[in-house]
This record gives sequence, structure tokens and C-alpha cells, in this order.
Amino acid sequence: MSTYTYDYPRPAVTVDITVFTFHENELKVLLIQRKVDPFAGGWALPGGFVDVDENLDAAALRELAEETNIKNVYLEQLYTFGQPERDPRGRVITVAYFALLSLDEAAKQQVQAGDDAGHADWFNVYDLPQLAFDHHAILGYAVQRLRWKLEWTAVGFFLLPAEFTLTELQQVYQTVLDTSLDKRNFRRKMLAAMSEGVSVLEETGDVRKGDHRPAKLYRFSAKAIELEQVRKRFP
Amino acid sequence: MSTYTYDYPRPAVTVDITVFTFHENELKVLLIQRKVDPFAGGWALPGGFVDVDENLDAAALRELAEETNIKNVYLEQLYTFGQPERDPRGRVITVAYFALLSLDEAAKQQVQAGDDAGHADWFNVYDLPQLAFDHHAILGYAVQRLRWKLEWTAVGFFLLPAEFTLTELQQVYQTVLDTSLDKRNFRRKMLAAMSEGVSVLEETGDVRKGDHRPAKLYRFSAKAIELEQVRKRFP
DNA sequence: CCAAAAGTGTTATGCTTACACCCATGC
DNA sequence: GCATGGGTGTAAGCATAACACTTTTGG
Repeated sequence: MSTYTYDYPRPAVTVDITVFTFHENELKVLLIQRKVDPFAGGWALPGGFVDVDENLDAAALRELAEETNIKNVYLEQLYTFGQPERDPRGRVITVAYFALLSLDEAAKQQVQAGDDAGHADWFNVYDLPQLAFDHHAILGYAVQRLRWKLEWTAVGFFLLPAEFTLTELQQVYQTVLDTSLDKRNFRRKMLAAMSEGVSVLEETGDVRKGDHRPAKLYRFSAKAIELEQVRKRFP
Repeated sequence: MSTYTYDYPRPAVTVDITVFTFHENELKVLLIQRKVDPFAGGWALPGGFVDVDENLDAAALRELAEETNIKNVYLEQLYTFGQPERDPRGRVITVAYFALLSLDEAAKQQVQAGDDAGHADWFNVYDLPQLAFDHHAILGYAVQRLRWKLEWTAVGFFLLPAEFTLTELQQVYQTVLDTSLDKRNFRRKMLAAMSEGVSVLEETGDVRKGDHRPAKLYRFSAKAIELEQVRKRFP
């Protein structure tokens, strides 16, 4: 095997990805069961080494696809964790990512473990196993970021199927923010939300039938992705 | 010289720090003039390689001290830049930091260049030279972060001397946000700002004498650092 | 007809904004 | 006494928050 030599020691660089989705009224995160030491058999965030000629974002997407078979996620960089002791194998700096997967994408895509991972599975964020490395801290940071983004931007979009009811949307908010919300105020606020003069939500015209009164279906308007940008404090 | 060998190629990891201060009504950033290629003679953000057994934050503080003689800054991680082509010497991933230095600290500390740097100097953020590498992008990102933090938290504190007038504080806001603000509304909002039930600003009882009517001096109350946390959108 | 979830308005309060004049000092 | 920056109040409009009942469907 060929080797690579440098004048100074270099840390290894990895990416780790926290993927959230929303299913059965629970906020879920995707974990893999490690096949190899350290922490063999333990649960961890998906991730792996960054190739030398590879973008960080690309590395995150590649590792996600390789280890869990997931594609088409919303992805953003979260934070870089570099405590010297965070990996018992030596110095490993990890660039943590934050990803959101909609329920229908999650259903479509078979989440299955790749080469280095035993299993891949979804866990309720509020009921987690022990995690390898400092992944608990990374996940905590990711939850914070998710809460913040949900309050101030329209990322709820990425956690839901293309069409959804207002009650489903409210459940996402309530679960992620870990609080309960007033139904009337929630609906008014959501329906009033505008992005560049265009409503964030639009009716599809369809309804979802259930055991009781059918609920109108909505979709996020195409332009409404990062809209509703953080409000300015000084006009 | 000893060498270090690995089975797979590893990127080098650096930190780069964007240090802001406020002086003579200008928002300034600290740059160093590079002595070595690439970009010898050009201006760049201070920074350098992370030691293998060193925290990322510690690396940022060490490089800042070594290259510019600056200590006692407010420091936070900004973003990690890892485009494969961002450094002509090869793959270098940089963890960018964001730092704020108060005017009196800036005055106390002789900003002077260290080993690898020709000069260190303060530049008006709105009137910059060409920067080496992707440092212009990093700086742009840092300015965004500063604007955001100034609007939503009390970081203005870190850019001013321990005691300051409300007009000086307003000038910081106006310069950083690149806008003008209503004096009465600004004062009311600042004086009303509370953190955990305690006023963010308190009068020192002293005044600053100038050419005209003396201005009351204020300080940030000790607890008022990250206070005035981002307001919740859902009660 | 009953259970269950969907859906809907009003009022009070507090915050945000826009706006113009007097005050204290040094020269 | 005058020039200069320091300092102050109010009214209108808007967004937020609290709160309970009717509607529609399936069984």
C-alpha cells in the first residue's frame, strides 16, 4: 500500500452528519451501528473521512449515501469539532453537518447500512441510546440549530411530505420546539407568512381524508425556501 | 527532519481569524502582510496551522498572539472552508474564527507582526485591499455574522471601551449595520434592554467631557454578555 | 347521534415607529 | 451668545397573545 508523508503531523478530517426527519409524531435522527472499533457495536452519527480532493459538502453527501443510502437531503454545515481527545484513534477533526429529510423521501429511500456500518436506523431524538465519540454533543448542537431555524425560517418544509395539513405542520413545530402552541394563532401566523410578497403556504385544493372531518392540504410555495429571512431589528 | 506518514493522504488544517475593532468611527479588521509565497507581499487574515494536540480555539488564540501580538479577544468559531482549490499549495482546510477586540484593548496591545508576517495593520472593512486565498469570502461571512450578532445580542460591548457614551454605541451600530438609526428610538431600545431582569446598560455616574455638552458614560452590566438571547417567536 | 378532529374571530396589550425641540457646555 | 452635540416624549399603527365554540365527517 502506498503511503503519504508530511513534514509535520496532520490531523485526520472527517464529516459527521445529523439527519433529521419527522415520522409518527416524533422527531427522528438517523444513526448507524458501528461495525469496527472504536465503539464497535455502538451507535453513531453517519460520517467518514474527507477525500483529499473533495469538497466538505460533497464528502458529507457521499458518506451519507454510502453509509445509509440516503440522497436528496437539505444540507448545511453545522460546526467543526476538534478536541484532541475526541477520537481515541488519534487526532481527528470533524466538520459536523446538519441535514433534513422529508417524510416521503425517507419512505421512498430504503435506509440501509453501507460498508462500514452494521445497521442504520431512525431514533427518537428525545429517546436516544448512548452515542460514540462526542456525537451526543454534536447532536445537541444540531437540535439547537434545528429549533432556531424552524422558528425563523421555513425549514419545516424539509421535514414534511410535499403536501401536508396544518395540524401536521403544527405537530412538527410542537415536537421540535418541545412545547405546545395555540392552534388559532399558529394557523394565522403560518397562513400570513409571506416571502417577498408571496404567501409561504398555498392550498393544494385537495383534502386529506381520515376518520373525521377532512383536512385541507397545503404545500410550501416554491419560492418559500429560505424566505422569511430573519427579521431585522433596526428598520 | 523527522517526517510523518499515513496510509491515506491528509489535508492540512489551519485556522484563520477575522478580528474586528471599532476605531475613529470605522469598523476595522486586522490583516497581516504575508512574507512568504503564496501571495508573498499580499494581505491576508492572520492564521496558521493547527498543532496535532491542540484545540481549535486554542490554535486560533495562539496564532493571533504569535502573528499579531493580540490577546484577550472575544472569539467564536465562524465556519469551515474546505474547497480543494482554495490554497495553491495543496489541500488546506481552514476553520475560520471571528473575534472582537475592544478599542482600549486594541490601544493597549501593540499590534505587531510576528515571525511569518511582515506587517500587521488595521483596515477599514469598507475599504479593503485584495486579500490572499479565499479570505475575502471569509471576511464577508464574518461581517454577516457580526451584523447578525449586533442586532440580536450585546456583542457591541466587545467593540467598545469599558465606558462609552450612547452616541458612541449608536455609531458602532450604524457603522456595522451600514445604516442610520433614529437617536431617540435607539436610546430607548438600548436603555430598555434587559437580560434576566437586569438592565443591560448601567450609568457609570461619570461623564465624558468634550467640546460641548458632556455625555453620560455607560457600561454593560456584567451579566449582559450573551444576554438578550434571540427572542422566541412562539410563546 | 356521537365522537373526534378541523376550522374559525375578537379583544386587549405592548411594541415599534415616526417625528422636533430644548439643554448644557466650550469658546 | 452661539454653535455643537446631548438629551428627551408622544401618538398611531401593528403584531402578539389569550381565549371557546361551531363544523364536518365516519362509524
